[in-house]
Amino acid sequence: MSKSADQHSRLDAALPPALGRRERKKRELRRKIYEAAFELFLEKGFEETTVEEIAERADVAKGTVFNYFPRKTSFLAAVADDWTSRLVEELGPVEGWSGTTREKLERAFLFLTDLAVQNPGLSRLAFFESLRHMHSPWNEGRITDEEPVRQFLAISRCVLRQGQLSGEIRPDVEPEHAATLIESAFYRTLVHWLQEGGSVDGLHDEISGKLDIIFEGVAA
Amino acid sequence: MSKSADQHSRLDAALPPALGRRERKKRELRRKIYEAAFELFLEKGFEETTVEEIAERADVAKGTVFNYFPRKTSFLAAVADDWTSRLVEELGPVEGWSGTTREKLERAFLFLTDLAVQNPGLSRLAFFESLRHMHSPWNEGRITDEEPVRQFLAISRCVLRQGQLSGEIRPDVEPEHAATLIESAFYRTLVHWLQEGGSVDGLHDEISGKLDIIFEGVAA
DNA sequence: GGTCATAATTGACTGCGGTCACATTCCTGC
DNA sequence: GCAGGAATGTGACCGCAGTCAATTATGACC
Repeated sequence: MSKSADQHSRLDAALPPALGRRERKKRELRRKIYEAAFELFLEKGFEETTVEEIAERADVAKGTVFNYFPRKTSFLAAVADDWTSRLVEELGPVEGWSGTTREKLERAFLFLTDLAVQNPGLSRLAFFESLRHMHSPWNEGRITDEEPVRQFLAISRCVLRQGQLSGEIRPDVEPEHAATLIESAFYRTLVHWLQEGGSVDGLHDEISGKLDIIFEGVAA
Repeated sequence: MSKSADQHSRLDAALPPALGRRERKKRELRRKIYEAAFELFLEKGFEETTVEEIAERADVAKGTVFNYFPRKTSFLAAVADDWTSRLVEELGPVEGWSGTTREKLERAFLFLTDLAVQNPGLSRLAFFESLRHMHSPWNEGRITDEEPVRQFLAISRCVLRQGQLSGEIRPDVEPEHAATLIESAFYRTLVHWLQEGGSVDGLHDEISGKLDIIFEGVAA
């Protein structure tokens, strides 16, 4: 998809790619549509918002919306994507994090749950949908820029690998298994909390309890 | 089909409810629609099958289909439900299972993965949908009989409680956390396998590896 | 500046999921 | 066996997600 459009005159070729007008406009428009969509979702709910309305508010035709978000649910997948991106932006690249393995994982979890807690309604939608679409082939479409990647899984994986190198994690543990285990536990807990409600402390406790199990095991 | 005349008089009314003709027909029709639907899903896929076609094959009107399955996706939720029911039917009530906690869990997992392996395409659909609808309020509709319950979660919970009583599981472990942890790990693994494909052995290994982690922990 | 290929936009159109007001069937009590 | 009420069946109808052929903007190249 990314046809690396940095065909600018070779005079300043060495400098940052400095996206051409076309690419820039594409991104701006994408953002405009995205924002229009979520304004509406928050105002009247996801199901109740029609793509027509999104198009109208973003001042484009309906077809254009589908150029950028090939399914209505693509908007929701984009949220989860946003969050994991924000996590990396605000906390920096995982490789640089300090502390024990456990601390690093907890840091990531806390960051994400805070985002969820700040906007439970939207999070519920987004996480529910993302859970469903995550591995599904539905998201391929016309334009779609960067593939929504499961950055959080990547984070767990990376943290665990580091932990294994530093000797905190047993060497015979398959880091991939542990990473997906943690990830699925986190999603499940968060989704359940978003669905059923409950105190924020309860959410933190549950996540913490599950990390305990993953670190220490349940066997007597 | 077999309307064996048991429209008994009220003389033996105290005995088992012995559903009247109406109730019996309701169940028969529900089954007929269900079967028509899955014949079609298997022939041409879920998305490609229209409710109109299901109605046609079951020889009822479209509206009737929606009486029994208020959403098209209700069919899929029904599958997952079937499976957990079959598990209980074929392996008996969990309370009676013998073996270690670990063995019991593995037995349940194997049973379910076998069902999934037998029909990966349908399983993928069904599990995705069940994942989505599980806690959702969408399934209430006109007629809908028994609520789809997360029997598998119930099984994990029960097995773990037993294990705690028998001393196999540490007493300070919150069984609810462990149960949902196991359940989410299982679903995630199965869904991922259904999506990405791979060998059946690989699937078993991954589940087994995750159980190892849950039992023994990852900490050095 | 002009030409041309390609990327992006548009909105009329389609097909299908889901609803609903009405028809039909079944059960109950007399 | 017959009224009448409740449960169930029916299909015309509707709204919306998603498509696509036609149209317009963009930038590469001369």
